[in-house]
Amino acid sequence: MPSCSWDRSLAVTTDIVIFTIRDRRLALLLVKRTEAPFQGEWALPGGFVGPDEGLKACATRALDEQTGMSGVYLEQLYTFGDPGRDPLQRVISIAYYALVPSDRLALRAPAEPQAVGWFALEQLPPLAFDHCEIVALAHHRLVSKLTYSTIAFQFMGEKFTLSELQAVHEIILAQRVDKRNFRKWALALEQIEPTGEERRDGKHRPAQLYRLKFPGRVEIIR
Amino acid sequence: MPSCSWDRSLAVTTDIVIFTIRDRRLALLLVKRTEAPFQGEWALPGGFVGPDEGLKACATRALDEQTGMSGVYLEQLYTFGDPGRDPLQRVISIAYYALVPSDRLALRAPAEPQAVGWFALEQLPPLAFDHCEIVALAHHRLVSKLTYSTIAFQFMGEKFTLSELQAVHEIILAQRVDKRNFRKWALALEQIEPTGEERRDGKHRPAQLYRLKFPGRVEIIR
DNA sequence: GCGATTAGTGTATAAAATACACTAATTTTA
DNA sequence: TAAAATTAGTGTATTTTATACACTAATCGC
Repeated sequence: MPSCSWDRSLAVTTDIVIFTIRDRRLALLLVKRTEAPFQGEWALPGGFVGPDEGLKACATRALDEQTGMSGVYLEQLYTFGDPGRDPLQRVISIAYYALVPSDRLALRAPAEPQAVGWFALEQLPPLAFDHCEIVALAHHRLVSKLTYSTIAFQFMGEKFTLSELQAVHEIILAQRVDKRNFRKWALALEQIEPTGEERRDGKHRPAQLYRLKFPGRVEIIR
Repeated sequence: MPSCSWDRSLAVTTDIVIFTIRDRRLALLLVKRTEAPFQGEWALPGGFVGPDEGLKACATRALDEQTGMSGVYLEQLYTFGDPGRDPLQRVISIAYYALVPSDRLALRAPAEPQAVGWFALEQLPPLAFDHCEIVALAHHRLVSKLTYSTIAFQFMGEKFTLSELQAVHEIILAQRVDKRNFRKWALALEQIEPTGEERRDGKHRPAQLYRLKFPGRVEIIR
C-alpha cells in the first residue's frame, strides 16, 4: 500500500499538553481555534509538521509560536491517528507533553494573535477533536511518572523550597504526603542541593532554598 | 503551516518489533526488503497506513500479511519521524511492539513472498533505516515493563508451567531469579490458575500446568 | 514579648523483598 | 528393581524499605 494512494488531505501534526502548577492546582494551556474545524473552540496548542522538520522540533516551535515559552521539559506521549478524529481531513497527531515551572507562566503575545489561557485540569472547557482523550492520557502519564522519576522537579523554578516541592507532589497526586518522609525521599535522590540562601515570606521561619543539580534531567528512580 | 505545503512524498507507516522466546533466547522477526531503499537488507515488518485505516489496525494488518500471525499482544511504542530517516521520502513511522507466544512461531507463507526470519536479539544483522534504534527502545520498554506489569505472560502458550514462566523472565532480564520467590510473586498476582493437568517431559517429576485467567490482559502491578 | 505561622528534624513499627536447602516425583540405567 | 539423575515443589529467617507520628526553631506582626 504505497503512499501514493493518499490524496492531498493527509496531514501530520503535533499536539502539546502543557502542564503547570497555578493557584495550587494542576493547570494546562489551551488555545482558541481560529479556523475550521471546531472554530472558536478550545484546543491543545500544536501545529503541522513541516516537510523538513523533526517531530520534537515541530512541538518546540508550536510551543514557542503559540505561547512564547521555550526551554521547557518536553516528551513524546502517544500518537493519535483514528480516521475521523478530524472531520475535514485525515490527521495523524503525535502528542507531546510539556512541564512549565511556575515562575515562567507569562505568555508572550503569540505570533498569530489568538486567545490563549491557562485552565485548571479539573475545570476544562469542552475540547476540540479527541483532545480530551489526549489530556487524560497525559495526566495519567504524569501521575504515574511522579512515583518512579524526578519529573516533578521540572515544575520548579530555578530556586525552590522543599515545602514548595512537596506542594507540587501533593497537587499532582491529589493527596497529602508526610513532610518528614517526603524530605527524606527528596534529599536521598541527590538531585537537589541547597543554594545557601533563604526565602522569607510571611511571618514565619525562613526556608532554605534548593536548586536542581542537573536542570532538565529527569531520573528514573526505584 | 498548512498540510498543502507538503508534496506527495509524505508517508505514514507502522513498524513492528515482534518479540518471542526462541531457543531460550529473546528473538525478533525481520523481513528482507524487496524494494528501495535498503533493498535486500533486513528490516522490521511494517506497512503504509491506509487512508481510512487506524494506526493499530495498520500494524495488525502488516503483522498478518507479512507473518500470518494474528491475535497477539500489540502495543504502541513510539513515533519516529526524523527528516532523513528514509533517504527517498519523508516517512513518519509509528512503531509498535508485539509479543508472540512460543507455541505460535510458525510463519505462514506471506502474501507478498519475501524472506522472513527469526533472529536472536543479540545476533541481529544490520538493519535498514533507524530500525536498530527502534529495536533498542522496544527492548528497553520490554525489560522495564517486566518489572511492573504482567507483560511476560503474553509470551506463554495456552498452558505453561511455572518453570517455563520463570525461564521467560530470566531470559528477558538476562539474569537468574530465585525459584521460591518467583513462584510466590507469580501466584500472588492472581492472574494464573492451575489447569489440573501435568506436563511430563524428561526423567523427572511432572510439572503442574497453569493458564492465564484473563488471556490478553496485562496488569500494572506494584 | 507573645501569638501566629511555617520550617525543620528522628525514631519506632510495619511491610516488602531477599536469601537460602531440602524433599517429591518421575525416567533411565545398571 | 534399586539406584542415579533430573526437574518440581515448598517455608522461614533476615534485611531492606516504607510508613506513621510530634515536637522545637525562626521569623513577623502586633
